[in-house]
Amino acid sequence: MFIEIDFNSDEALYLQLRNQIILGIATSQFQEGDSLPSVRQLADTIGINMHTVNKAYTVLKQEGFVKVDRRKGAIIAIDIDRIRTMEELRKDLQVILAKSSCKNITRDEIHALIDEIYEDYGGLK
Amino acid sequence: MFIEIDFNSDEALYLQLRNQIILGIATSQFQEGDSLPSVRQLADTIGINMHTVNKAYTVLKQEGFVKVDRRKGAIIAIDIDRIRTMEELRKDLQVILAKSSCKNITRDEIHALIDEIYEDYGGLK
DNA sequence: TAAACTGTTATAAGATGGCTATAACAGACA
DNA sequence: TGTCTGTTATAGCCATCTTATAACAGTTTA
Repeated sequence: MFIEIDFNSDEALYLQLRNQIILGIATSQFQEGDSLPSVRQLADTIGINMHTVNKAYTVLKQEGFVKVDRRKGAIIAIDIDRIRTMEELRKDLQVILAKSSCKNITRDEIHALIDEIYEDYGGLK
Repeated sequence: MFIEIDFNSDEALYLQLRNQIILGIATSQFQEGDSLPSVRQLADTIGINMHTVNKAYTVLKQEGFVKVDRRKGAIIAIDIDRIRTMEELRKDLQVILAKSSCKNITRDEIHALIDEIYEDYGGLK
């Protein structure tokens, strides 16, 4: 499992961790039913506090990416809430597209970039 | 000028303000050379502190959306730093696409949603 | 010239969030 | 029993967000 944390980034540690795990799930590095490392173990590996990892797991649970089992720890379990996902997606994209449009990035370039990302991460479903 | 601030949102006020102004630029509500309201005036209109508006303007300046003139206040002036913009765009999209992919949103649906947003905001260049 | 407006800067204070540290608890398992 | 889970509580430190008050220098207008 490859987790890379940038301690110089202004993005919160627990959010970096969350994003990397989501990327891991999307690229099938983690699959439905797989366990994530225990909070203590992962914290030790990365070199951060246990509670920071715990916070990332809690967020992933709230967002429907994992379920937590007292026996097996955090387990990948996707909860597909399609409506909520689409609403969030729409809001996120609005800001991004507005920013891009201001900077003269065209609609076609956006489409192309998306295809590029899908090809880079061949694992994306 | 329509600025809507959600005081219950967990997004910082100055970021909400920044996003709405960027959306305004993208939809040609503001055009190159137009002035934004003065920090004091806009703060008064919205009902927030002057410094919060000032912070939004400062961020917009750093990100290359406005320039500040002591005489005319904040003026829309897009600085097109194509490389930097594309790098940021790529990072933002990676996270969004990974999240969507986990939730079974397909590549085609992403493309369709983008076109939808472009049509909703007819003004997008 | 004087008044009213710009952005800018400084300082302070309160609230919230991020991160760490230490500690303890209940349940699962060998 | 000892060791591993997640969970909870408390505390402290630091950075960020927001507000408040105040002042300064330059610009515009009456």
